[in-house]
Amino acid sequence: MEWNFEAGVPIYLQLMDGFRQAIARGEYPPGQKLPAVRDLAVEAGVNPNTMQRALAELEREGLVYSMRTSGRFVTEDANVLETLKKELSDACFEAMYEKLTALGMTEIEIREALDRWLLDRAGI
Amino acid sequence: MEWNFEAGVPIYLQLMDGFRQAIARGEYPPGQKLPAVRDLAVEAGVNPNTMQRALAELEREGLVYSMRTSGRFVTEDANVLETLKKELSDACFEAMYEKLTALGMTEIEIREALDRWLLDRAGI
Amino acid sequence: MEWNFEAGVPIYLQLMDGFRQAIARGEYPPGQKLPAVRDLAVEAGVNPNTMQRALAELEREGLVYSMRTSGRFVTEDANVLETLKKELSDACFEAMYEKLTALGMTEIEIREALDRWLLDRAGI
Amino acid sequence: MEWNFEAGVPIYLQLMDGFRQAIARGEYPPGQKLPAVRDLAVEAGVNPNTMQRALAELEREGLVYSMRTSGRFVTEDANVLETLKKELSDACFEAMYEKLTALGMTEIEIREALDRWLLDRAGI
DNA sequence: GTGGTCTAGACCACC
DNA sequence: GTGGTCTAGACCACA
Repeated sequence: MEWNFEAGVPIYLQLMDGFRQAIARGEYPPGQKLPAVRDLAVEAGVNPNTMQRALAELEREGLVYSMRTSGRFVTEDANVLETLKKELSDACFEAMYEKLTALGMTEIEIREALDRWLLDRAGI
Repeated sequence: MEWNFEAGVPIYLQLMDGFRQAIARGEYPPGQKLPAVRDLAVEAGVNPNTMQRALAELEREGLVYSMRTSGRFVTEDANVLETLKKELSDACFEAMYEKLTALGMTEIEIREALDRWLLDRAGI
Repeated sequence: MEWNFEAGVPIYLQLMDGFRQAIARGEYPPGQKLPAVRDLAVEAGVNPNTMQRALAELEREGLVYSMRTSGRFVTEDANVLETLKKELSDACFEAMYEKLTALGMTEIEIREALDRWLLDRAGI
Repeated sequence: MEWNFEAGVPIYLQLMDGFRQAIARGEYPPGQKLPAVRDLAVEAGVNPNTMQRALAELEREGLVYSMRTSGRFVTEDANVLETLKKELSDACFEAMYEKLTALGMTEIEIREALDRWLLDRAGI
């Protein structure tokens, strides 16, 4: 993973986002042990506290769990992972939708354009 | 229009993009006279030459045309405007698609998720 | 006729050229009486002497003739007029030919391109 | 190449024309590296920006391409070069044709005169 | 050293 | 006043 933070949004949120995508992508498979917080922190070039916070929040979300002495692991709960994927893709769709409405397109126009685009894509 | 440029990408390109969206959005309706280059430049906080370049390139694309002494106008060619909208929305779709594939989703999964999301949205 | 002299080449030559073309074009038909030298001079914005010289040279070429008391006339000699046309068109051809050879085309290439162009033109 | 610009027509256009002819003439063979923009600019006695613009527009036309750090090169696309030659010669023919029609010659007369001239030339 | 971009300020033609 | 062009000089990214 390569980190590349943008200004204006809290780093721990960006870290969480990165992990969410890595997990959804399967880069960190279910049950996989994560590196130590300190290692992750130096790799990302952030303060260990910041990394700790990101992971703690992810734990709150149920995406990772920690076994007191042996480290942190990606959840094996298929349900949670499914939900994660859904949330990420939905966010993507929302972003697209918002952009297009900001562009002046109505809902109907968007659906038509989307259908057209999917057909074109299938045609390619 | 409010301008705030991001570093790393040429300003004149960002200007062009802004105008493309404004025109697609209908903020500048077909046939509408644009403010003078110099005025647009001060409004955007850029050098008149930079604004001039952006508008000249938009003219090459057929989105605007200029009459030497009376100003610059948005094209009235419905065809061009239609193409513009299509290109902008397609770019949006492409971006979404790329993001989701980068997230590890296959084409089929994307379509399913998209259908689901559209249904949910209709349900709301 | 409108005069528009370019620097570097004697004005009386430019005047002669203008008359040659006007006569070839039929703007001054055969036998037509020309305006008085003085009038022509003021119209062209040149010194009467310069205009006089141009006309005298044209007379030497046989393109115009003067009847002592009644003025100057365009020749009625069909032969001379024919030659004039030929000379003008030939000059045009030479100019074209020279330009194209300067562009690196061989005689054969020029002929081929010319044939192609004539065909295209006929096709239009 | 020697530059001497005529007033009234934008320098960058004249520069473009010069390069077009030089390339068509083979003075800059396909794949040839062009001198640096700044060098070309001083050689032509124009501002680097003006030269840059000329070359950028030629790049848009596909006649040259630039590799960010290593320089600018003449295209190696034989098709483009062929088209260039055709366009230049056609422009030449058009100019000739227009001149002769302005001289009062009909299309048929022009063709006859042209044939005659070509025969004469072959006879020489 | 390369191409590319940007700014600042000037001039021109047109009406 | 409009768009368009040109100059002068600067900075950047890249390798």
